[in-house]
Amino acid sequence: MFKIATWNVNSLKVRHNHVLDWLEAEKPDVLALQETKTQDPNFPLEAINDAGYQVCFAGQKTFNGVATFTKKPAADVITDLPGLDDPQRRVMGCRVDDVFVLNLYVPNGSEVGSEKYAYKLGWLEALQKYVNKLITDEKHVILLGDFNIAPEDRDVHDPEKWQDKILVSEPERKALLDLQDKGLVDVFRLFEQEEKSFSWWDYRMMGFRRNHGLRIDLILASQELSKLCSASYIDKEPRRLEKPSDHTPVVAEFDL
DNA sequence: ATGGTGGCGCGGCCA
Repeated sequence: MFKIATWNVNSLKVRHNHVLDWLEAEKPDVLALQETKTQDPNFPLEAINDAGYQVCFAGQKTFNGVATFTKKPAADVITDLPGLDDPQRRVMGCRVDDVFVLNLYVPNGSEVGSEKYAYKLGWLEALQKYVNKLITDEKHVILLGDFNIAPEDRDVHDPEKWQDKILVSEPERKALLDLQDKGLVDVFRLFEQEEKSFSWWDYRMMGFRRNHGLRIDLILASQELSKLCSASYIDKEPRRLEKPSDHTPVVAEFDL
């Protein structure tokens, strides 16, 4: 079994113990983190190694930052989308056995029509080009991370209120659909799920307690690999802890 | 109601 998970931790420094506890309890083969907000010299490498994991990381001060924990060694690490000159650390790609794992922190976009929104759409275009190449070159591909896009209305607690807003707007959803058209499968939807299953809840207005959330953390698997997916679920437990991240882990298991 | 909460880092941005 190959178990892989994604989690936007919103500061690895603050969530350090949550992450180590979760690793010990769940023992994934791969864990992809986003928003580590940790500069590389400060990365808690030793504690993660002691937990039995190797780790690739690309961080920056204050914002963004991604890290991929693996039980087995990772090869062919990339930290940028080809053709996109971007100082923001949002990409960590590596190969684990014959699966290429692309850990992504897709830009939030701030507001539809803003400069950050344009940056998000441009970023997704560069991603699309790169995924074309990956799909051709690699045996198996997994894209996972904080996509900052809720794929469908059932992934939104209040679709009417969110209509045409950031994380939900048609151009964003179209960009995600274009990725899926390349044969990438949102594996969470291969299985029966509770209605109103979300992976992120705003800290404000008791978002979690009222289940006012969105499903924006996704695991997309290439066609052949998706057929080997045996389970996918959202683990809400870490969101119940004290001082939680606003996101919770999303998991997928494969018969590999 | 254009708020609310949390992280970073110490004023204001970002989510």
